Amino acid sequence: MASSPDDREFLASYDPRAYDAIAVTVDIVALTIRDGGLHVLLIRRGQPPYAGRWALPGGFVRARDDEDLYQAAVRELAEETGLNAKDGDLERGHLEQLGTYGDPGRDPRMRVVSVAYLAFAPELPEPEAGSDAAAAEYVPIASLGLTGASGQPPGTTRRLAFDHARILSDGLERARGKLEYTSLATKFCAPEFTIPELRAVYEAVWGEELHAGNFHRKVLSVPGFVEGTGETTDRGERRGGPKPRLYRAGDARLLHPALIRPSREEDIR
Amino acid sequence: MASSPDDREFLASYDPRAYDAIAVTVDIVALTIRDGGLHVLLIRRGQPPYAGRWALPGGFVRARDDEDLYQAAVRELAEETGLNAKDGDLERGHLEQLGTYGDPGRDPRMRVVSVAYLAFAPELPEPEAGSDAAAAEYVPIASLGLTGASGQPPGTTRRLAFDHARILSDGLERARGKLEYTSLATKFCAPEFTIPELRAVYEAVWGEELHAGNFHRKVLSVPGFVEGTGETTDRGERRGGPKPRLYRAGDARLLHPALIRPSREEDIR
DNA sequence: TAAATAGTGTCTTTGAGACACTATTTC
DNA sequence: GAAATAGTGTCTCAAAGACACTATTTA
Repeated sequence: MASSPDDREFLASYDPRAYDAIAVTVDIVALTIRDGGLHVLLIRRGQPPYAGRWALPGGFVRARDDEDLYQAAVRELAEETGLNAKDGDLERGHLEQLGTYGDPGRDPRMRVVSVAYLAFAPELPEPEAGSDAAAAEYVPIASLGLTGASGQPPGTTRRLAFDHARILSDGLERARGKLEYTSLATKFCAPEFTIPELRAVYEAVWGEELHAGNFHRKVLSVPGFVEGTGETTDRGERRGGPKPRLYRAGDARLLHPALIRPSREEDIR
Repeated sequence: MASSPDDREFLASYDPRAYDAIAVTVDIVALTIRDGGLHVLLIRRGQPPYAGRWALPGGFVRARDDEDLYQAAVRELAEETGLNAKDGDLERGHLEQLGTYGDPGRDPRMRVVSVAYLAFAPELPEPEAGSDAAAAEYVPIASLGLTGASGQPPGTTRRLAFDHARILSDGLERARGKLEYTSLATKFCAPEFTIPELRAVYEAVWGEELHAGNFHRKVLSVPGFVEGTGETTDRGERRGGPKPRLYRAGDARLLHPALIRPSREEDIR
């Protein structure tokens, strides 16, 4: 039989809650840069299933509270990171929907459909463990031995719970692509940053070294990407060279022309 | 209080089905080209709410049948279009997840989270009305007066049910972008097609005229986009000029270099 | 014959990347 | 002083777009 929207007419007499009950959760892939490397916020599970494993932070969408999916994600993120939300929107950082994962069996206990969100956050204080006692940590992406990621001795791999490795992989790929044609890299930075710091973001997310000179000129050539403050700084672990200039994020959301990754394996189909 | 994944531990004693019941549906934005214009598959609602309005085809995800979200979308699409699925995958056309819409109040009757899918389909026979008697039609995008779409006399606008105008808008924007850097335009075509036919796809989706000569050379310059058959054809409503050559889709999934839309309003922030 | 179209040639401009170079800072 | 880095200059090559042109077809 067809299951068109007209099935919705059944609702008066037929309540899908009773027969097709599905729980809806929100999971967050929260990325940040620490010590020059890309990290993801994970919590360690204390209870089965997957006890002892790392998992993405997340939780149920509360239908009773009339919160929409984005608000649920903001709430989860704020609880775990201290990233503040004002009027339901993030003050710093970036949060966007990543995708929805609903394979039967992805949670062994019941049917769960999870809406994943992707967050970019500037360096933040160590995450709060929250009201529950679960350990939350920023974990280096490199230590997770994901497919396609640069090496990690096999065996040392920490496997994530549920299908969270897949979700994280999708989030990383999304992040890598977004840096190409949007100005979101600045969301990983402090309000004022230097071009070398911005380059470090690209290098961390893309996992590739970039040519400093060409990167510098290119960033300045994109209209609205960054705007100079006129100041210089000597902060950071500098190892020689002149004081770099400080910039703020400009008003461009899309980069034109875009910054293309040097190596795109996909090019070769 | 926090709602971390550890809330899941509550499941043994606390069943969210009872308190946070959310229905999960799949809605499809199925695009195709007819008469040189972009069309979307819509059904006309016979019952309130939104009786008489057009809506995207879709339906509940059947948790009992252990179908995943993609399979649910394939099933809905096949029921409405006759687009065949084999081993749970489409034989022709393209289907990908678009996004998930879960605002409270988007369906006046109950809390519904809808996972939207985006489909590209070659020209197909008139849609079956399915086992339910709802009218299903390919409707010209231009007749829907969406924001950002090229003009339509106001008042003639046909408003879609629920938040489907928003979903359709997002789908169109996704489609326009995907044509830039993927070879998915060929999914709108017959197995063998001409370069002018392919150009017509781009023009219909982007809503812009393209320079025939430059487009032609550019398509042939992208490795793996199309491969020649050696044949020519005189089918189609031709108004002069030599018989165009026939091509098949190549094995490239990503286009390099990409075909960039001439006018991107977003460039100007 | 006139008009429309398929397909190609060519020129200009823009941008990406390689490389070189100067100036400034740390060790 | 040596080494590292910020920032700029310059050269080459690829590619996008404008324009022109030929050849082939329909009306």
